[in-house]
Amino acid sequence: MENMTGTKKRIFEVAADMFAKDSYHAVSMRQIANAVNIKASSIYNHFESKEALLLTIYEYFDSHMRMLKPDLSKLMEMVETHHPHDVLRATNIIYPGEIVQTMSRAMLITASQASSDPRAEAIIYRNMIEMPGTYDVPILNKMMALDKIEPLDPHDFSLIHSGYCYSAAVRFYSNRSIDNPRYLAGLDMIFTIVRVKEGGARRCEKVAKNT
Amino acid sequence: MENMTGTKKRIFEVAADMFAKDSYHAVSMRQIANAVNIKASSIYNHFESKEALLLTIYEYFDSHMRMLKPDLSKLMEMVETHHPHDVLRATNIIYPGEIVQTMSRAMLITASQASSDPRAEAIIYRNMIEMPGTYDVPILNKMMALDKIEPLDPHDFSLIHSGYCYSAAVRFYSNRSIDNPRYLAGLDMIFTIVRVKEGGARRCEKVAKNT
DNA sequence: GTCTATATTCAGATAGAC
DNA sequence: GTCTATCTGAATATAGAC
Repeated sequence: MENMTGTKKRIFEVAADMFAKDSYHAVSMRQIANAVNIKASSIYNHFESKEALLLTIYEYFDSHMRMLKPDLSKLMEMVETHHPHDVLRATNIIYPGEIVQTMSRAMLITASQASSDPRAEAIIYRNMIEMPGTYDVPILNKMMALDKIEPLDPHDFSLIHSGYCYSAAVRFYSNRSIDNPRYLAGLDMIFTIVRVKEGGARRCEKVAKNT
Repeated sequence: MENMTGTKKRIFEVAADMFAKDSYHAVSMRQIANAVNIKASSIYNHFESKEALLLTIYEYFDSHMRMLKPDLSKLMEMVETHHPHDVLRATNIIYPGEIVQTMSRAMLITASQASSDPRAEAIIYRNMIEMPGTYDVPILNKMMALDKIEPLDPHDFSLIHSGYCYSAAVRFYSNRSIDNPRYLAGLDMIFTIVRVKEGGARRCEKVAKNT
């Protein structure tokens, strides 16, 4: 993904902001241009079309998700040495501060296009539904194989886990958003579905606290 | 809510279908009219404006949610006599077969307008976030007071519960939707967060299975 | 790279015949 | 209650001066 600068970047950021607040179709090139303090026709020096702008936003979200996703092999190693709930916590993707706002907007825009645009649908499915499963399922399976946790259906768990993250990301982007401590508390409560066996020297119910 | 019939109902149903597949702004009155096999100007005999059509869809979702929501006082009584997980299951709102499609569409349309239209935002907040809490919180508090379950934060639980229902409703309305058995299995897995104490004496770990 | 001017298309909506 | 015809404004996008 190219690194944008100057006017092009400003157009991109403003468009992402406005598309997230309204919808893609509700925001015109003129409105974007006004917010950037240029004329609408000048946008076409930076983006071929309105749709090209939208695709750039999809791509921004998708490429950053690829970069930020954790290393599965490391998580699989963690299963052997760390507390099960800590391994699950480590699957959480955290957006760096500089990009957290733009990423949230790009995610919301892509999600809101998912029902009408197959390209957006594919990106949302891959990053928000399929990807959590590619971590939760093998990790939980390994934990069960090592007899570290009580048996459970890893796919059902992944559905809950991804649904929680998805809804937290989507709902109330602008108003009444869930604050981070509460979000993390909810995640931890979800992890209590995974019941840790008191194997070897372990004691159940005593979960390391690092909130 | 008035009962629509004839052409008005057909316009309403077609518009809900098209607004759900694309977005409100992406669908024109002409496109709706074509699908109904009338001319665009004829729609205005039934709905004052495009926005009036949208508001009717909001109202459809909101009014049916009011009608379908369970009776809290009965659920509170159930707490004394029924298994805690069964009480939680009874908070689930089920759309009757005749309206399930239109309700899903109306919910999705309202949700997708929530970030740009305060009227939609209020309806989504009330029905999808606040309402689950108005059941989960007092029910769980009463269960704890009666020493039926292990202590937990009812607000965090409600956040997980509502987030799961919300994401299941919103994501993949058209493609790759979650099938009902899997949805219910996920709900039951969420309820395992609520740890049931056994009778007067207590044994942790043994939860009644009635799936 | 930004501007003015403009082409083209299509949106929501209305008037009035039937 | 549906139609034809039309209004008005706004959308995306392009051409060409500077």
